[in-house]
Amino acid sequence: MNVTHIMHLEFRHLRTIKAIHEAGGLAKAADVMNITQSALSHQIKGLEDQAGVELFVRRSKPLRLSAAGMRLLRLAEQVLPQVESMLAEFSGLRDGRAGRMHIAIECHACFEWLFPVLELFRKNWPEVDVDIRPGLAFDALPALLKEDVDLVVSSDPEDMPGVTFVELFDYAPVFVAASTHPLAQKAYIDAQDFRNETLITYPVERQRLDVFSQLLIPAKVEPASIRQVELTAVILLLVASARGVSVLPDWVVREVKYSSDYVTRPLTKDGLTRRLYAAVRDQDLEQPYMQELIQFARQEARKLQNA
Amino acid sequence: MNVTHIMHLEFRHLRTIKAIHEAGGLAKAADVMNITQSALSHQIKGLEDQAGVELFVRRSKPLRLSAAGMRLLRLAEQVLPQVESMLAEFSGLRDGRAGRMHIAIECHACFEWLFPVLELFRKNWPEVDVDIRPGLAFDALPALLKEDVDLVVSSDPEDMPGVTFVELFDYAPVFVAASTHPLAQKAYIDAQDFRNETLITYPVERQRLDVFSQLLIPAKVEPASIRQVELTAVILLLVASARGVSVLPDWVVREVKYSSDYVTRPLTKDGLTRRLYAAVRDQDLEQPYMQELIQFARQEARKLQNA
DNA sequence: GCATAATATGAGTCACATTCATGTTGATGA
DNA sequence: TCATCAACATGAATGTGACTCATATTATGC
Repeated sequence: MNVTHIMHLEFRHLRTIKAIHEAGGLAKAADVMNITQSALSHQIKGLEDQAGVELFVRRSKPLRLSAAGMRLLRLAEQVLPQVESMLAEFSGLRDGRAGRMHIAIECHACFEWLFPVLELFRKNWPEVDVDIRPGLAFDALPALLKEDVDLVVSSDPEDMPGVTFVELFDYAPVFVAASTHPLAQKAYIDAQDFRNETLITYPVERQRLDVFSQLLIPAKVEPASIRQVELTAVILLLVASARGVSVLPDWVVREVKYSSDYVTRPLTKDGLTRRLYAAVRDQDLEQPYMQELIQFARQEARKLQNA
Repeated sequence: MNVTHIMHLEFRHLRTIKAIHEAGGLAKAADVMNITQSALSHQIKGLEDQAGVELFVRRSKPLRLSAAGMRLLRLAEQVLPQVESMLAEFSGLRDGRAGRMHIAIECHACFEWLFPVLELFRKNWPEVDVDIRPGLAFDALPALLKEDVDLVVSSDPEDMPGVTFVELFDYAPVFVAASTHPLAQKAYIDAQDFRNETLITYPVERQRLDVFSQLLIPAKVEPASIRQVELTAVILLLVASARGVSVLPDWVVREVKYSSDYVTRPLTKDGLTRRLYAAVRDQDLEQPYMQELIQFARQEARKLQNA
C-alpha cells in the first residue's frame, strides 16, 4: 500500500466524479464522456490509491460515491464552473468581445471628457475590463510597452516601435481669471503677464503642464507664486474668487463660459493649439473595442467644443 | 495555427502560472518547482497555443503575465486553495480525525439521550460530519450496508456480514399512567390490563414498539384504542391528564419520576428488559471517533439510569 | 555593442492514460 | 436458491505527450 498520498489530482478526475454521480454509474458515465468503461475504472482506482481514502461504495452495483467521494464531488462542482467561466472569457478575448482597457492619462484635465466616454464605452463593451490607472503619469509609455496599461492619453507623441499615437482632437489651453482681474481687460495673455500672478495648477511636474511647457519655460518666466490643486472645479472656484489665475483646456471652461465670475483669454496673440493623442500598441489598435473607444472620444470632444 | 481551442487545462498549469508570477520569472519558477526551465517553457507554450490567447508578455525578459494570464492566475488562486482544503480533509479522513457520523434511529424515544451525546461528540470531533437521518427507520440496516448511514441505533440485532451490533445499555419499558388511574394501584401491569385502555404511542409500526413486540402481540391483546403522538413530552402530558396510558423506556420517565401527576409500573411480574445496540460497519468500528461515540452513549445512559 | 542572464527550440525518452479482451462480482426474477 | 445479466475489475499492449538534455535565440545592463 502506498503511503505517500501525494495525490495526482487532475481536472479529468473531477469531470469523471461528476459524470459518475450524474449518470448514476460508471458504465453510463463512460458513455457520456466518450471513453471506455475500462478507462474510468482504471482512473478511479488510481485516484483512490493515491488519495488513500475510499471514494466509492463498492459493495453496491451501480457504483456510488462514498462520503469522501461526495467531498470530491463538491470540489468538482465548485471548481469546474470556475474553469468554464474563465474559458468563456478567453473565448471573448479571442473574438474581440472581451479585452482589457486600462488607461493612463498624462493630462489631469482629461478626466472631464474621459468619464462620459468610458461610461458609454462600458455599456457597449460589458466584457472589456475598464480601468483608469493613476500614479504612473511619468512612465506611462514604458508601462504601455510592458502591457501594464493599454492606452495612454498624451499630448507629446514619440516615435516608439510597436506603438501608434492616434490623433484624438485639438484643443487650446486658455487663460482663466476672475472677471474683476486686471488681466481680464487684455485681448490676449503673454508669458510676461504671469510674472506677478499666483498660478493655480494641477499637482504635477511642470513639463507636463501646457502653461509651462508651451509658454513659461520657453519664455523663462516664473510666476509670483504657484498653488497646486487637484480638482478642476476647485481651480475654477479659486479663480473666480480672485485667489489666482490658471490655464486650462478650452473645453473645460467652455461649458461654463458665460459665468460672470471669470473670463477666459487666449494665450499669445495667435492662441496656443495642442493636440491630444491616444497611444496604443499596434496589436491592440485592430481590436474593434479599441477603434470604438477612439470614436467615442472624438465624438465627446466634438460635443464639448460645440457646447 | 490551431483553431480548436479545446483547452487542455490541468492543475499543473495553474501551479505553473502561480509560480511564475510569484517567483517573478520562468527560470526561478522552474527552480522552485524542481523542474527544468525547458519544461515550463514547453508547458506554457502549449497552453498558449491551446488557449488561443497570449498569456505572457514576451517582449520583456523576466517573463510576465499578460491580461489574460492574470485572469488565469486569478483562477489558480481561487482553485488551488480549494483543492488544498479538500486534500486536508482527506488527510483527516486517513488518520481518523475526520469522518462521517450519520445516524439512523429506529427507536423514537432515543432522541432523549442521543442529543446530549451528540453535543458532546461534536465538541470533541469537530471534523466529523454529524447528522441524524430520519425517515428510514424501516430500512435502516440496508442503508447502513449501502453506506447511506454510518450507525443505526436498534434493539433488534441481526446477523449481518460486515456489520457488528455493539451493546449500548439495557433499559426497561415501563407502564405510565396518571396517578389517579385505577391501574396505578397494581404492583405490576399485564398484557390483559391494556384491553380497556387508550394506548398512546409514537407514530411507527407496531413491530417497532416494545409494548407490542414484547407484550401485546405475544399475548394477542388489542388495546381499546390507540393514539399516536410524536413528542415524548406530549405523551407524558396526555398521560398525566388521564387521556390514556403509555409505555416508555425507564430512562425517559426516571428524570421526572417523582412528579405527582403520573406513576410508573413494571410490565409483567418480573419486568421487561430490553437492550439497545449500535449497528456499525466492521470497518468503521475501528475508527477512534466511533469508539468514543459509543463510550459517550454508555456514559449518558448511566447518567440517566442513576438520575 | 558586448557580456550575461533569461527564454525558446528540437530530439529523444519514459511515464501513464487509454483501449481491447476478458475475468469477476452484484442485482434481479423465477 | 439458483440462474442470468448487467456492471465493474483486471492485465497487457499501445500511443500520446510531458519532461529532460543540449543548444540556439533573445532581452537587458553596462
